[in-house]
Amino acid sequence: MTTIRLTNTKARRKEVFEPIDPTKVRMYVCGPTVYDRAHIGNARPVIVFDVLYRLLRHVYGADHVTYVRNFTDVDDKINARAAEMKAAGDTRPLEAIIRALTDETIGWYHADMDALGALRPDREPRATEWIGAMIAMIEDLIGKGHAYAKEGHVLFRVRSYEGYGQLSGRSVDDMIAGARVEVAPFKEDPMDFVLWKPSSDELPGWDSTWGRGRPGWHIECSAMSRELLGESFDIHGGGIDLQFPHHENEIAQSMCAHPKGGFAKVWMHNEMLQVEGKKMSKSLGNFFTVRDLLDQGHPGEVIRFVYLGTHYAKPMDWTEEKARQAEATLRKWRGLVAGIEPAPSPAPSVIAALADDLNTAGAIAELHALAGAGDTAGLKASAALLGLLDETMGGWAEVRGANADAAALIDELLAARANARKAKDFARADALRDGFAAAGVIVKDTPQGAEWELAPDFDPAKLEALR
RNA sequence: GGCGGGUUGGCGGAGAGGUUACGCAGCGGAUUGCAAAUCCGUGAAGACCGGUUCGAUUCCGGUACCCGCCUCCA
Repeated sequence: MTTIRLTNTKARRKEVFEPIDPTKVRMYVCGPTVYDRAHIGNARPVIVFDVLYRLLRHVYGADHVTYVRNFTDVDDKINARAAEMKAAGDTRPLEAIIRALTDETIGWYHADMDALGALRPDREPRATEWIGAMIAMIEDLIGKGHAYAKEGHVLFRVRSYEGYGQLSGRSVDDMIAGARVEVAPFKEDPMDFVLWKPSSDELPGWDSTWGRGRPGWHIECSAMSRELLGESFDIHGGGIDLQFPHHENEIAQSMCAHPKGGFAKVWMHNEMLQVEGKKMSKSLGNFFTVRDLLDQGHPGEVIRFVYLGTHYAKPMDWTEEKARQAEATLRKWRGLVAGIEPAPSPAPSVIAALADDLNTAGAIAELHALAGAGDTAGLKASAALLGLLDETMGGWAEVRGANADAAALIDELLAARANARKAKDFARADALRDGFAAAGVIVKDTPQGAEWELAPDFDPAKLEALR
């Protein structure tokens, strides 16, 4: 069996991956808060962990891997966005607006991530559907002395968990020292974080022994991973920005609620994304959603290829130049594998690269080697492990067919050009050549004669003008 | 201030203590009436300063610069 090595953020080193149960490999990745379109930074963990999911399925069998990614659909930002909509004239009750907003956003998320070639996780729990489990977990934590209720809030007693700070490498005292920590009056300690908070009448809320309220962000992932994957599972992933406080808090909650479970065995964090060398931000004007890039004409497969060109643990830069190169490479490869039956399994070199801490850039180099060696069947099978060159994603690279009239005209003009060349009327021949290019007809001269295909900007009127 | 990541050839970007990364661009050649496409070949690197070593871009330390987190922004 393939040996997979992964960098475990918690251990701060690369480790051999040994699933708790090889017949039931379990992975949890933090999903989006659904109040707006996913931006291109949100897409990075989706693509990274999609490749890991594919690799795990390849190594352990598709039926032996469970991938869970949540939707956070109860959150202050969602409430704020819904309030904006109401202020802008939406007459529905706030809860109805919120439901419509989160439903629509989830639909967008699915469409956008599908376009990037990401497989849907096995389970995509919505936080609002697991409130009961969250309340039960909070009650359990209170019962064990790790949490306390005060003024309608429930807070986690950070000092009660001695391992707090281990994942992110911080001590509680350091954190307090440097810190702009909100010291709410109901907190015993400044570091304590919210498990449950009160909700106003018009905002979404659930009844509990602490009054009507809603869960804090961190408890969602602890409760849902417990319900769907158990008290211990193999991999927990997410962006490095979530390492603290979100993942640290998840660990504290889960380890205190289920001391024997161990929670996630391996923690993986992807580094962040920049745009043209700068942090993506609305003020710099370099803020893009995935949908923006798709609408600009960047095919999802091209976006995916750009992301896979940089190792997940390194900062990645999105640039137009990279997109251009990725598109050219994929177009070339798609030409090579068109109509080819993929090999029964991916090339060992590609598997080896991915098994070495998800070295996607190395895997792409191996794909180049396969393409160079003419192993198109191997290329196709291996690219599939990266979610590339899939039949269903290739629409963008397909050459547009010409209708019969246009095809006949192109053939006629090509014949005219051949005659002009034969007659050494190079002015006429070159005029036709330039005309084809301007009309969006790509002509390739081969020893067997001229071949042609249509570019995306094919213009029949310009072609007609060449007569 | 605390914690963490990064710095590789013109550009992007990997691995490995000693032997070609790879891709794009460039250059040379084949092919072509000239091109395009294609094919063949090729130069070019390791932020800076020390240390360990027979030998370091690869290990260790320091410096500079960049980035992230410490604020429920992936």
